Amino acid sequence: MAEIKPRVRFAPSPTGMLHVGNARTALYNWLFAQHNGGSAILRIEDTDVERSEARYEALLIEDLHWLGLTWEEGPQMGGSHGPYRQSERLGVYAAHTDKLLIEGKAYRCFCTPEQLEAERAAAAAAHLPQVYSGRCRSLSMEDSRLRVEAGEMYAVRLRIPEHPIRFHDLVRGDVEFAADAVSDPVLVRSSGIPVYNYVVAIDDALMEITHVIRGDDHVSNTPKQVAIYEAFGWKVPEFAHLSTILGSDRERLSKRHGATSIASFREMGYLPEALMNYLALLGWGAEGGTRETFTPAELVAEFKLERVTASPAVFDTDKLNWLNRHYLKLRPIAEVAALAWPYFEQAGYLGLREKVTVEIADWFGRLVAVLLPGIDHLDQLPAKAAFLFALDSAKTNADAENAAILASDMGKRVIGAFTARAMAEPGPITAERFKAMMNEVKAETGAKGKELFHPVRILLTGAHSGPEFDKIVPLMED
RNA sequence: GGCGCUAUCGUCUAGGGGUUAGGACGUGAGAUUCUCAAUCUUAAAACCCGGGUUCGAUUCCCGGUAGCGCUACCA
Repeated sequence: MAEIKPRVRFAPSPTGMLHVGNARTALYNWLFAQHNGGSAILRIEDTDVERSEARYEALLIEDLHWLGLTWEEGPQMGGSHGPYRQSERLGVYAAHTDKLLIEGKAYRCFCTPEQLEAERAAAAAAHLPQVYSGRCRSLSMEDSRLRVEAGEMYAVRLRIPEHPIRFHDLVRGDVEFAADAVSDPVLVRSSGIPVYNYVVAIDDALMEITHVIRGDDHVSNTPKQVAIYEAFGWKVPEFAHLSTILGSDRERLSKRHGATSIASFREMGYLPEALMNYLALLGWGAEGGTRETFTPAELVAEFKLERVTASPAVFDTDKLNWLNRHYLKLRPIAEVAALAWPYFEQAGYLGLREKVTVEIADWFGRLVAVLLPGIDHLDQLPAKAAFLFALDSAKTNADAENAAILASDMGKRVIGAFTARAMAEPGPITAERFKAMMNEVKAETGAKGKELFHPVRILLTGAHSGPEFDKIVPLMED
């Protein structure tokens, strides 16, 4: 028998920007599908009308594309199991609810929110699990019909089996929930809108999802979903629950922790392959455990769900930075320069890239190459190049260390000797000429090492540290 | 409160009944460079606690503790 090709789905809610947690879930889904020759589908979970916004859908898709993730079926390209927006599937859900009601697998619940709240409070006080009492469970079909006709509001609940519910989790093993820990869940609100746990199970089944890979905040929901599968007689899929990504304070990662959206990393000038590599490493380790850098193709080849860690991981920007530097070095400098240009444009240092001569483009490439080792991400580049575009002598002198070097006897002598030579011969200062000048200054003043270079460096760049002089000077001349 | 999940250097992880517990980021030191960065070398740094099983447990089992998640007619 031929192996069934796995089908996975990535199902974001369009309620905000794609953040690292969701992106990592999407990545693991994608890697799993790619590794196993299966397919990935994108489904938009927009049943929460209050919070969902259409614009976020486009943004989410843009970020996913930027990261390099692809899928076979989804809202824009369609597919054989559509539609792929839950808001367009309401009719499907209603039909399924009718079926459950007729078969007696679900029932109408007329309990009021006040009643339910009181029961929860009582259960908490008695140190008991907070579950639904099942008051409406045994209402006869006839009673139920009469009350509906009388205009009473009702929700639809699923009749949960009396036995414990267990399911298999690819990253956690077997998970079991005792029967009395899970009570009849609401499927459809009194407003007529179905709840998330219900539609997700219907969609996953109808879309023939074989592996549900998602965040571990859904572990507790899973027994309810399994019960829904069973009520319909559907095959329960494999589950894989991914641990939460935490901030450095071990709290769930959020805006408080700084940049968390994929878009913000893109804007800061991180490379997609660096982010993909980092996210992959956050909760997964390759066999052997000695490799850290993986191209997307290598990740696909190595990725196995069984090797995903069950424990939560703390997001570490330092390691992301290290990976980004790694991939920045790997990219051809012309590519990096092209990516870097907009940051200089924004800083007002350079004009539109389209209008630029070959010479300037070449010069810019060399500039980026010189500055690259000193940065973590591209948006830090203009500040490093500020000495070329906007040398601010007041700011330079304001720095106590700079001022001290400039004010020292030797500093003054070095600068005097240097400027005298620069003025004496107005022609361009090439790397060779600069070297010669420095040698003469050295001979005249007797300064050497830091003593010699620091004053000149401050004079020319406004800072006593920076990239190597022989690389900088030609750039300044050009 | 209930239920569930998790627990190896500061962080991400490898490993697994007997190991000098491995790698990476970060940190310290050294080399190199005019400086910083990069680079190279190097050092420090971990099996949550208590029981059990066993000749032997960091590894297996149980309990505790801690962290996280869920506990909604949110997703």
